Amino acid sequence: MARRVNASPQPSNLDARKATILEAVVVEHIDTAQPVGSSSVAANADLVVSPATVRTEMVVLEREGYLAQPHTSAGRVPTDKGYRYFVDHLEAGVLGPAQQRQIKEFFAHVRGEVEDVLEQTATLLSRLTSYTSVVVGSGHSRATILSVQLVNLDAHHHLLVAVYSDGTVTKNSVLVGFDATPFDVSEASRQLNALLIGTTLESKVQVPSRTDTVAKLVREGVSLLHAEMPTMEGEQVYIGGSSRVAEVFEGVETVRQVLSILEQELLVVSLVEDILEKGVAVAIGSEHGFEPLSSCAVIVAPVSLEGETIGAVGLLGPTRMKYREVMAAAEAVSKHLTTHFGGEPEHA
Amino acid sequence: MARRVNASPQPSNLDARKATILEAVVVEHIDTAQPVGSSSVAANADLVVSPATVRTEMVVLEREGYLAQPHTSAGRVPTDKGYRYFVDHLEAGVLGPAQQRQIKEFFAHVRGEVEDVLEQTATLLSRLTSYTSVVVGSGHSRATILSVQLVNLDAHHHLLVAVYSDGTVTKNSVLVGFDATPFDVSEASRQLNALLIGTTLESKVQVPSRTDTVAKLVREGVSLLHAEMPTMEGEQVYIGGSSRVAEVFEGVETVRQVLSILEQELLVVSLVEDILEKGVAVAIGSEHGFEPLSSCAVIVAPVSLEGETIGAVGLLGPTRMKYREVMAAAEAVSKHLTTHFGGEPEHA
DNA sequence: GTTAGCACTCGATTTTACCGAGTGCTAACG
DNA sequence: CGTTAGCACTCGGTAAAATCGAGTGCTAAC
Repeated sequence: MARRVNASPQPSNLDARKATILEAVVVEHIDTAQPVGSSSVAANADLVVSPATVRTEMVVLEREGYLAQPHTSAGRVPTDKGYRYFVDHLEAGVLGPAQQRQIKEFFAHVRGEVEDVLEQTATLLSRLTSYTSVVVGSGHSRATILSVQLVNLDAHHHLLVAVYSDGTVTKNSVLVGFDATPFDVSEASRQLNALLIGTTLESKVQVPSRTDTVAKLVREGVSLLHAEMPTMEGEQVYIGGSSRVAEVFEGVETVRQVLSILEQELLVVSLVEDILEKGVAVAIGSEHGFEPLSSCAVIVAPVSLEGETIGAVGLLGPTRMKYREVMAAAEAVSKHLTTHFGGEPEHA
Repeated sequence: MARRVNASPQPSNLDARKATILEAVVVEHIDTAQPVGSSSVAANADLVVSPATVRTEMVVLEREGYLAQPHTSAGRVPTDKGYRYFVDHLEAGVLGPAQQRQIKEFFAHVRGEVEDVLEQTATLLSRLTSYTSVVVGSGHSRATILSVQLVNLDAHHHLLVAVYSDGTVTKNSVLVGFDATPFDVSEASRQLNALLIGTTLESKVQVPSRTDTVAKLVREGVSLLHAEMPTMEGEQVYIGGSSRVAEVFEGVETVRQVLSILEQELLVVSLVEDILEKGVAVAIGSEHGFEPLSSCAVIVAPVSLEGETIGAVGLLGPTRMKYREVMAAAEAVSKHLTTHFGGEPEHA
């Protein structure tokens, strides 16, 4: 769901020629990573003006904040605002046939648990785009519980295993300060099942208020499961091609910072969710609030199931990334993921 | 279990003075990252010789392969062999009090599943040492099965959830081409339990040869579980502080290569296991066979439970890493992990 | 065997010069 | 009036030259 405006919106008032010039600068700078001069812009086929004219226009574009000059006698470089304009006016890109094939091939062959599919998807996306990818799977707050089981490990130590309708499984250690017989455990297990099957983690359940061993176990179990809810737990984050960070960003310090962000899964999740919430598909530079990522652009596409957003795929690169291709890739993969999880029951 | 030889072994014949010089070079180069000259070595307190003498000795050390000269008029730099000698003759380091406290604190407070503990341990190690850490948890080939459960997801789609005595839980999708009633599923679940509880993945079990629905489900389940065995699956890899790679190695290309290795979990596991198998605690430069890691040193310490190696902690840095501190940290953490999993039943 | 003395090497740093891409301005042009 | 050719000017990047100095190897004396 990229915010793509083809008619001109409120403040983005650029006449056709300025727009063309801006676009040319962006395209060339993305390609060469160098400041772009007036003459190479003027060489652009769609433009039949002299460099001098381009220059006067560029002065305006600079004053309006779309372009910047690294130093007096250099060409122009797009600002975040410039990239934003470019992206907003980008007509949908088409994937190369090779990439389309790669995606098709991938989804035709992936097997296994959701987690595995998501992890491999991250790798796919990274290979597809040459950027670092992020795949987020939402928690199962909406999924219903299919089965709960309490397994005895040793005297005071049990394991609570829950299976959800979305195919995920969780486990929690149950550590209690009292002895429980195998019978107690299996009885508690039975009661937990009776109590929880069919509920979601959001539903309220009535726990027994008795004080016997079994009741205590049941209470402990229920509270453990529900305790998991408010935290981000259940969110899964998979990162693909983190080594790309090193080739795509220049400057060790930037690389370090980006890597360091990627290490913090919670941060990544909230970043992706923020962007999705704003209804934007791409956040450029400082648009997302993350200082250390101010030289990055993040492209996000949601993965949904029956209208619900159940996850997202994202790509992270420098602000001068290949938006068209990457957005196309993100969109294609997210669509495939959606049908993959939607078409077949839960997972393949 | 570092290979530490204090008496001189076979080929490492260095008289006391050469040893001191070599050590001084290593120490200083680790500290400064610069080639070390004869005069700064001679300034070393334990050495009462002139730079000229040091120089003649260094010529020998160079001929024997312990030192190298980046170019004619520069100081000396240790070779892998030089580092090896240094490490082999290193007396056990002691951890700083601050670090000891950090470790104590950590293990006093960690809670949660094995997986969580291992993941957090990776972060701890990285913070402790400023290098990238690797924590490997072995698979559960030796653990006995405590419970197996088949849960129905939809018509042809079930989930096989197994709980092992080491507290791990696995799940496998079971996709069958025939209808199974809820009764079939729970009956199959019951039979799987009867069949598998108490066995390990290495044990052989007799599967029913009947052709009814239940028997088919049972066979499918058993084979799925056992299929998991030969692969590395069940091995868990946690990497801590991957952003350290960017600050610890110089040269974007090296950073990229190392990151790219770390992305491939299977590679990391086999690297760590290789090193452990050789009974070595540290692999320097090209000692481990990995070309792309030839500028790295890897320090590994096993985590064991009742004599069995159940995992390992590792640290990865440049060959000029702070061996003494890092080895001490690795050893301390691995010991703590060992008692953490050993002392308390399985996990805390 | 050790060391002071010394000529020599050679990478790193600094200096200087220079080039040229690109600019802004101005004046002419249609 | 918008457009453009012409031109002086800026300034980062690159290359060549000069310089520095840490460190070496060798030799001769202790």
